[in-house]
Amino acid sequence: MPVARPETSDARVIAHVDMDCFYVQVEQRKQPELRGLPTAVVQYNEWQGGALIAVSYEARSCGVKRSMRGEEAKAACPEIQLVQVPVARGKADLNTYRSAGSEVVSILAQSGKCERASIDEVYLDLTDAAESMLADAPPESLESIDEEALKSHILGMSREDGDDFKESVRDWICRKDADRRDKLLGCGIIIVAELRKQVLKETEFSCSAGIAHNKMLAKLASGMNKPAQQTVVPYSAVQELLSSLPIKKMKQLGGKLGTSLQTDLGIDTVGDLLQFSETKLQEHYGINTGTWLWNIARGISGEEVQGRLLPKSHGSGKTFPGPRALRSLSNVQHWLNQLSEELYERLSSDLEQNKRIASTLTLHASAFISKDSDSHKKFPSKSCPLRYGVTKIQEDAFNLFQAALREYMGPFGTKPQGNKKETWRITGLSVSASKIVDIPSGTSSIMRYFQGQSTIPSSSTSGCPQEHVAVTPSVSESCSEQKSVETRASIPEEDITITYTSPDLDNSYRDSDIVLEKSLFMLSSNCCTLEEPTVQFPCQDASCQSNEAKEFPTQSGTQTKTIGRKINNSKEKNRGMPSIVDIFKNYNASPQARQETQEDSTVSLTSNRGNLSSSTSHNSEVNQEVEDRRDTNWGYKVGEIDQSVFDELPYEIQREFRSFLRPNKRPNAGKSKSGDGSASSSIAHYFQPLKR
DNA sequence: ACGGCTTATACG
DNA sequence: TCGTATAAG
Repeated sequence: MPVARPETSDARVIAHVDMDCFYVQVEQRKQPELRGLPTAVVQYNEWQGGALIAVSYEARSCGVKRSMRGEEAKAACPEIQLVQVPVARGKADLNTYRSAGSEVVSILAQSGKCERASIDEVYLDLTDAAESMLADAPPESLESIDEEALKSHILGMSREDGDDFKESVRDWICRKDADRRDKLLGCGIIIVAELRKQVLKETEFSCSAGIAHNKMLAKLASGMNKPAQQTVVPYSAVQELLSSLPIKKMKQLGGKLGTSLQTDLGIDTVGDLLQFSETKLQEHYGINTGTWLWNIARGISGEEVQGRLLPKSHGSGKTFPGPRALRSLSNVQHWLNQLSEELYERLSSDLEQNKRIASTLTLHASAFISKDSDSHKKFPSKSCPLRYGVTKIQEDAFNLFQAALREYMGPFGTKPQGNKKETWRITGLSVSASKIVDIPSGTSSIMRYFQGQSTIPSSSTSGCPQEHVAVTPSVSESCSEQKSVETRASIPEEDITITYTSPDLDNSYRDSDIVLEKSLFMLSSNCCTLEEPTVQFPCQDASCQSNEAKEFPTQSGTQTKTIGRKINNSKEKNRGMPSIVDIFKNYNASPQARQETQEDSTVSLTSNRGNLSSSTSHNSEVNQEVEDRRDTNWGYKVGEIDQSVFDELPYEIQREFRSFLRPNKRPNAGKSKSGDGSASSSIAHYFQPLKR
């Protein structure tokens, strides 16, 4: 549900940039002969020509619509060119579009705070840039105004044809006696026109944009004149724009809330909404949504541009409609393996390119129960700490699935071939990774090394992180994981790992030291083909132990131990052991927050990872001789940390941590700013608060 | 039984 | 915190 935010500054300059039929443009850039032709991007060509997910404007004028099937599109527009979405691992692969989107973001991020709103949309806060421009080189001082800027649509301005309107636009932009807000928007027009030209030049993609005083209005405007045009909403035009606007056109009101407004309150346009008092709206929709509604009716929206260039989560999913629904555990496992592979590949790139690690793995599925009964019950989602490594993710995802399945089935058994006719069917699966945190900059030597050669020029004024674009390829050193005793035989032993070798800091243009070792990438696909499930996988979740102990015997020796005081518990589900990423987060937090956390939850880090994942518990003897400084800075007692928490980290990071915890093998601790090639030399940087 | 597939956000 | 619901493109 939407929520109201106080308006921070009434004269912000906000732009929303929206790529025109983006996937089509990506394909047309790849195949220039398609340019100018009616084109659509389609996925899964087998059933009725596949479903359209992007349609060029030429095709739209033939009456082709998104949400047509390929065959309908052919009927409507016989000469339409249908391009298929790439497929990998048996599912649609959107990576080419994602990286094309990143190209755009890295250009748009140069002029101000930038928020990646989706794969093909960004918001920009251009307030600072516009203010500087107004101070240093206001439009009226310019000898000529950009042609692209002159093509802008300015709401509220009459737009007679001819070249007259460009004169009107020029006058509007340069008007000396204009409101300050209008002047700022005038600067915004010029800046955005420039940015759009730059995007076109550097990526060959066209886009449209809206320029206004807040995100809501900018978004509204960007869609008003497409493709390849920009639209401005001066303050004075807001009321007229909104008064007749159908309520469902507003962002957030396209769904049930909008419908409720219409049917329950008789509101059809944003103008109608003005009649309702704030308290009235709050009575119907709650305090937050009520206030939000009251505000947007007046064009007020304080939502800030987030300054985030990268996604906050990664997911990989697939649906199995109707007859294709999955009906065996082994088939589910097969698909989870495919999805997990893709997810891991993307996590690896994220680590390489952006130095981020994800800490939570979540499984979603949708299901029904054959032969009716409760057919439409929701399949529960489950999550667990994310451990890096393909097979780890595959294994954890499958365990999560089984735990969820047991919960879903409840009274029915989970046995697919029980006597009952009531058995499950899986119609959708997805795995996702979230809670992604930056590895603090300047921490590990390897990261520092990369920063030396791959950061992009930063012209950013605000504290918004820049995206690291390209990273050089690398030298390999293979590494196979030591598997836990409990690991089942049917799981391949090898993982894709990121391996580490000592970087040579002197040669900044040398090949780097990280490589994705895809040694037995393919192996995992035949590990679980169409066969019967040979083994019922054990599950370590507490909840498993209740019902199906026979079918899913509990692992022995993996009981949860928590010896710390004050765990915020109630549930014996146990969170005794903080994830290693919690420790990162602690260091990303303010010193104060860190302090509190420390007091609140001093816990012992014992073996066992908590929930569903399977890992060995090695109660290694830990080093008690660590320096005070490390103890106090960390917020956790170093001596009590079980080494197995590091299992969830990428290997090169584990290695740094381990050497940090073994001072004897750390000849040159701490201060050595210039890398000496030793992995441990820079680990102390982990423990310095992140500067904003 | 579906348009697929992703991502984000708010709520309890 | 986790899991669910809603929304968007």
